[in-house]
Amino acid sequence: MKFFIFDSLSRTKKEFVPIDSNKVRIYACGPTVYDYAHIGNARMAVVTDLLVKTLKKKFKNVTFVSNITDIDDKIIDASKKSGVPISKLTSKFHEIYNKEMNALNVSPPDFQPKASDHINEMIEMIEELVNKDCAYFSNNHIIFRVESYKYYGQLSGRSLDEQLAGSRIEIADYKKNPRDFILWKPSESNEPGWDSPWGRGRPGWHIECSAMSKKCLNIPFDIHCGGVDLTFPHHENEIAQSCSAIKVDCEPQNFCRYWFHNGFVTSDGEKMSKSLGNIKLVNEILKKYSGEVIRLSLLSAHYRQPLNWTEAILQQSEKTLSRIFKNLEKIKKDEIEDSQIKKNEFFLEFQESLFDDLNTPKSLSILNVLINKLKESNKKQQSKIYTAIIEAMKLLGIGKNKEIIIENFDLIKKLIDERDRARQKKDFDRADEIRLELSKINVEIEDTKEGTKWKKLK
RNA sequence: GGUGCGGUGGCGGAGAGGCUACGCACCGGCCUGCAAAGCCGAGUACACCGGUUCGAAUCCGGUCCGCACCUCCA
Repeated sequence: MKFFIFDSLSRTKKEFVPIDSNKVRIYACGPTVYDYAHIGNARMAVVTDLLVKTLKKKFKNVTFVSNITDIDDKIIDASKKSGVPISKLTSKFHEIYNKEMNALNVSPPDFQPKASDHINEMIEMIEELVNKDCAYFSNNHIIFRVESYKYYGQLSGRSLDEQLAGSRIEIADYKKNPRDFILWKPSESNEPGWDSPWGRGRPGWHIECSAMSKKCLNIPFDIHCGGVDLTFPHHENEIAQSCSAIKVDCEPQNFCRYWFHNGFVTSDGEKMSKSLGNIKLVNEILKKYSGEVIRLSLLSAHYRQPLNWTEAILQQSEKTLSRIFKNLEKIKKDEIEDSQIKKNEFFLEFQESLFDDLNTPKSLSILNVLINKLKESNKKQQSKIYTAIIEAMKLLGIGKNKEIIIENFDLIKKLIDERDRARQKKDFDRADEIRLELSKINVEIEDTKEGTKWKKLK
């Protein structure tokens, strides 16, 4: 089965063929750790995670690297504002990010390099760029000379002239071209800094990804991921510096073969921004909904489409997931026959939809059809369908895999027993009273032939 | 101003020249002390105007509208 992926550089969907047939190498621009993760960060992490998991179905050996940016002016600002030292701040939010992504069933990357551990690699690359006359020293900064790179603008589809027209950028007077970007900048004594051939300073924004991807994956590697907003300037600059460090006017393919960008998340129809106060934080949403529900919501639209985040989308996902689980619970697991997943036509159809540029809406549709088929087939078919569903849920990362810790367990049991006795005596007033009591502690009950079932709502 | 992506039934959202996408909601029925859930069934669609075609939501041209990027951003 062929694997197709949309490449932003060529703007076409193409078959994915790894450089090294035995090994797939992927890099994703990770978060800058200075605050809680928002739902946009989560979309990128979930989509990339799904890409990696799906690739693993076809390729045995997949190496996934996603960095942590722990040097950045936003971090310095946050530290100054809060009074928390930088290293404490970054390690705190680094840890929180990993925990929150884990709650969304995002597997940790194979490597999660930190920018602060790769200063030497960055300095080396900058020196290379200076030697090749692709960068210059001005006003104590090292600046990349955009005009030195022939393919600059290819990823974002903008010529240098176009980038200037109507631009709102403030032009620093020490830059030869307004589009030139900073590779290294001087640090004040109260700012973090490292010794370099150009004095004590720190790296500019883009160089860390170039240095770490090269170090961890070697170049060229296969797929580079990130949010669409990073295409310009971040990824454009990455290509320019990584390729120029190889040789002047080196083609973009020598850095990375496929550019994979996920669409933006809007919040109630508007861009998330601090001024509008509509930034949706993952930890806030997790208080109300499970990780699986959030993940399903994030996968309900195709990854390249914009996704409007609303309460309704979460409620819909919660109901959909609940129906799926209820249908699965009806199946007696000991009657399920083992079948090979590689020959399971139901799973293969599902898989094909993901192999087609991660068409998750289609794959979810197939999953739903399988759920509907689950009850009406003969045992052998049923086993196959059941296995396919379980495997599909696992791949999508929406299977139930965490025990919810139940508080008031004994109280709940006691109330349900009492209600059962009341119902037997046809004392329905008391029975309904108890149901109300239980709902107050977020316990939902359901009377079935096998007795009263209950579940704790988040 | 430049660049890119979209406009599909009440909502979310695939698809893509002829074939029910799917989910959620709603409506009818079964079941139930009630409720919930579940099951069965029905309905509603491709922004607008032209064109190509035997046939267009799908192709072509134009119009309108929305969103994003061009500044930190996932």
